[in-house]
Amino acid sequence: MALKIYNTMTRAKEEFKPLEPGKVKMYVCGPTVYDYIHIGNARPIIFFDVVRRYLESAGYDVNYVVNFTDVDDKLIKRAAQMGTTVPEVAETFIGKFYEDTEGLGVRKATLNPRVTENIDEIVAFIEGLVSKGYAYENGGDVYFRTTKFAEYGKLSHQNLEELQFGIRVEVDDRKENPQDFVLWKGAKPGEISWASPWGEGRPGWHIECSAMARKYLGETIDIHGGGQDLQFPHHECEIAQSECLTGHPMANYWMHNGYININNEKMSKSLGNGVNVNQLLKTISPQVIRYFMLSAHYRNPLNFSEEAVEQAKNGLARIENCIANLKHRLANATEGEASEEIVHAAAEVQKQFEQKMNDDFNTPDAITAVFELVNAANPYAQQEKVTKRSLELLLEQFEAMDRVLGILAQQEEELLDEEIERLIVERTEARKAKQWARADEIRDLLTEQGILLEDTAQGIRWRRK
RNA sequence: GGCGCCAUAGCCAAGUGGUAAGGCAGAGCUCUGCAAAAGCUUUACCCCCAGUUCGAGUCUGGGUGGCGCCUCCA
Repeated sequence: MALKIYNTMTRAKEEFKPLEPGKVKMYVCGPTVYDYIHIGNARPIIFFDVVRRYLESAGYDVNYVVNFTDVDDKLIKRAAQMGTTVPEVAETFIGKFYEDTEGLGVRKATLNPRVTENIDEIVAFIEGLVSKGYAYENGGDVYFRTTKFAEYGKLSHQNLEELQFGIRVEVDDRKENPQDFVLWKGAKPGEISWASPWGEGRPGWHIECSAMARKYLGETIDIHGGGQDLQFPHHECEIAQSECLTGHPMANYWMHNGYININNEKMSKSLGNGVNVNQLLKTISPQVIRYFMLSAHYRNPLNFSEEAVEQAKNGLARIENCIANLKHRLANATEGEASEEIVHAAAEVQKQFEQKMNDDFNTPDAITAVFELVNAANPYAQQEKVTKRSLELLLEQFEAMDRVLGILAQQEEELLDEEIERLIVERTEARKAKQWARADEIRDLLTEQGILLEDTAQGIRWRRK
């Protein structure tokens, strides 16, 4: 079954057809590295990580580029605040970005290019636009001449005449038209800057993505993604720049994820309700965060709250218990073939999983497929006789889905220290002797240490709480 | 003013026009020495009003209530 992707450009689900068979070129707008990433940043990071993983599991060779904006107003401001330089601020928060995203189980992109490493390409890009008449210099700034690009607004379906300019941001009078946007900003005294044909300065925001997407992926790419707020103006401007320069469509599929709210409110600095990933990871496991993120469709809004985290935690626990149970039963499983019902169930679940992921990456339904496997596995694991092969098949199926979702912790074979081991043995003895008080005492003792004991028909099982 | 999005059980969340998935929480039961885990059972007039249709959560129109973007916020 074919993969369908909702394309913001056409506002419809379209069958995915890569430019080159078997290969995907994907560009997602990365963070401006002036602070720790917050939970809102984490949504596209996690979601597009899943997109990338799914495409790879479907056999595609994915070239996945995520940029770092390592010079802009916010970095300049932050450097001044911290009494340091822009490159140092960038270096610090790029480090934090890697730390946090790794903590979230996000695989590194194929490439993370930085603006400051691509100034030559950016300058050349702007020069190309100037020479074609799509851009003009004024007072050390260079602007894109929006009126020259008739298709401006095609992504966000905005009409140039209808847009209200200057509502949020004051219009610079160096612009020919208020809708023009800056490609190159002349440096103010003391600001970090690079030489250019228009004097010392630095790139505008939009141009970097156009230049880097082109340099690293080509004039047309398969998928371009980001948060829905980037739709306008950022991606609109990227399209204008790139398509005016190259004459080719910038991307074939435009994907935008929805916002995260905090307790049903927009996350904003003025409300002071931002949630740092770095902080969050101290109390919540990466798997719970990923499960939470993927529990709603990526284009829908998602509300972050304590209750939501609690529900994610409990839901995930059901899956984890199931897997632990399967592993526990391996010890006394019999040889022989996998049972027919299990083979069938696993195949059905895999089919369901693919169907849902193929439907514009419907991760909530993909998670449902995981639960369907749980619902097949649990009763099986409690049968008197189980075959090793069946259990392995179930575990393999969980792993296959998790290679895409990344919601299950890598459970390493963990050894208990001798003291705990001894207590478990002692409790078993006590139970044999029907000394329930002593047995319960020991169980409570272990619980205090985070070891949960479960007596099953197939022996004692323990797990960490 | 323009362009859009959303509304499904206590909560979260899917849903190609054909009697409403899944998860969490709650209740009852089974298993268990007691628990835990697991299993079984149980919970929906799909925001409102019209319309199209044999049939509407799904399509159309109109409301109501949330929300986003409109030049550097994912």
